[in-house]
Formats: sequence, C-alpha cells, structure tokens
Amino acid sequence: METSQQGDPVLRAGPLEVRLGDRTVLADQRPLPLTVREFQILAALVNRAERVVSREELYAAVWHGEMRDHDRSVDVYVSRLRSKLERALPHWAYIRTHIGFGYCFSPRPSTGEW
Amino acid sequence: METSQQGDPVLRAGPLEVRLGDRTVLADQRPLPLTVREFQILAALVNRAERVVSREELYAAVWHGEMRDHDRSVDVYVSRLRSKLERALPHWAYIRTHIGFGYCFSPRPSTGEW
DNA sequence: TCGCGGTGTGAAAGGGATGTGAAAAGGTCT
DNA sequence: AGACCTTTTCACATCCCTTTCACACCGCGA
Repeated sequence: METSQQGDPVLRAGPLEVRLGDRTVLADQRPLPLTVREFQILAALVNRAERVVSREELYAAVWHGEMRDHDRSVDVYVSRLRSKLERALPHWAYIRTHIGFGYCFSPRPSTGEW
Repeated sequence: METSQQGDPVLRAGPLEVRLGDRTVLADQRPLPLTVREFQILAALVNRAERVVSREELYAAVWHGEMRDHDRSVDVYVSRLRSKLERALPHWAYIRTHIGFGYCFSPRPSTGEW
C-alpha cells in the first residue's frame, strides 16, 4: 500500500483518501470527521479492500471479541459510515453488502441518477 | 490450484475468475454478484471441475444432508447460476448437464450464434 | 402417437437478512 | 450537575433469498 511522507499507510480511492496512520480521512481534500468506531470499521474494510469480509471478522477487528448472535453493531456502523461517505462524495459508492456474509470495500463511481 | 496474493484458491476459466477464499466471482474483471446458494453450488462444481458430479453429491456439499427423492433444489440453482453466468459472459458455457446423473463444470467457448 | 421419466425455469409464499431512525446508556469536560 | 458527543441497543420496515410448486419441453420406448 502507498505510504505518506511520514511512512503512514494511505489508501486513495477516487476522491477519498484514508490515512490509516494518523486516523484521518479526506474527501475531495477536505477532512471528513469520523468517530472512533466509524474510522475503525472503515480501516478494517480498507485493509481488506476488494475482499468480502464477514461480520464476524469485522467485529473481531474492531471490538476484539466474539460477536454475539444477532449483534447488529457492525451493520449500524456500516450504515453510518455509508451515510457520511455518501454525503461527502455523492457520486461514489464504497461499501458493498454481501448478503448472508458481510461487506466489501470496493470503490466505484456511483451509477445512480444524478 | 492457483492461489491469490492472500493465499486463497482461485480458479480462472476464460473470462471467469472464481475466488473461493474470499467468496468473490469476477466476470471480465467485474464482480458478479451471487447469492449464498448460488456461490455454494458454483464452488462445489469448481472444486470438482471436469468431473461429472451427481445431484446427490452436490446437494450434500451445499445443504449438508440427505437429498429427498424428487428434490429439485440443485436443478433450480444450477439454472439460476447458468442464467447469471450467461448474462455476464454470453459467449461461454460452463456447466454441462449429464442426463440421469448430474452436472459437470467444464468451461468452453460457446458455439451458439452471435 | 401416447405416456413417462428427466430437466429447465418462471412464479409465489414465507422467512430471514439488512438498513436505519431513535431511545437508552456511557464518557468527558467544565 | 449539566451539556454534549459517542456507543450500544432496540424496533420496525423493507428487501431479497430460499424453498417449493407447477408447467413446458425433450427424448425415448412401447
């Protein structure tokens, strides 16, 4: 993965820039404020870009524990993350749902109507 | 079998790429969305490529149980799988029917009219 | 030609999975 | 304590997946 001048890993995907090292996200060069959990979810997904990640794996990566049955935490934070990303970058989609398994970070220009 | 950077088993057959490890299928490099059952059927077939697989074996591989007489589940999902594959890759055929036995994953360019 | 077994596939019912707003609980600062 | 923000949990609506049924088609044998 690309790294910044300070050596921090950085991911660029369209107008989105995720600086894992300093816990910063830029959308069109503008800072996108995320809460701790939101950033952790995003980071976990970005670190596994283009791979389908199970809810259990995401949960373990963020909460460091066993996910209880029917726990919806992951879904809730993915929803909030999507919401912020979409408001900042309306013409891009980043997180895809894989029903029955989990999510996949897969940036693409949104095909929806403008 | 070939493996990806993450060490996941990958099968390439013409323009089709099946990543068994991360539950992803690419058609001409583009993600092909499959449901759980569809992917399981495909995975079971790919794992037995070029072999004729009985309905019973496919059923056991996906549903983990004894197939009831006259159960059509396998047929239905093979049909849906074919449908999605054909829509994504019109000039290729992947699943052959062996009447009275089952199916066989055997990729080949389609000979149909253009 | 008729009947029959085998297969392809559309359609519908039902249920599980997901998106998401909102309340409850917890933390931090002053 | 009070204000404010975040995390957690709950509840509900919606979506879409699975399952099952039914019908059509095909090839074959009587």
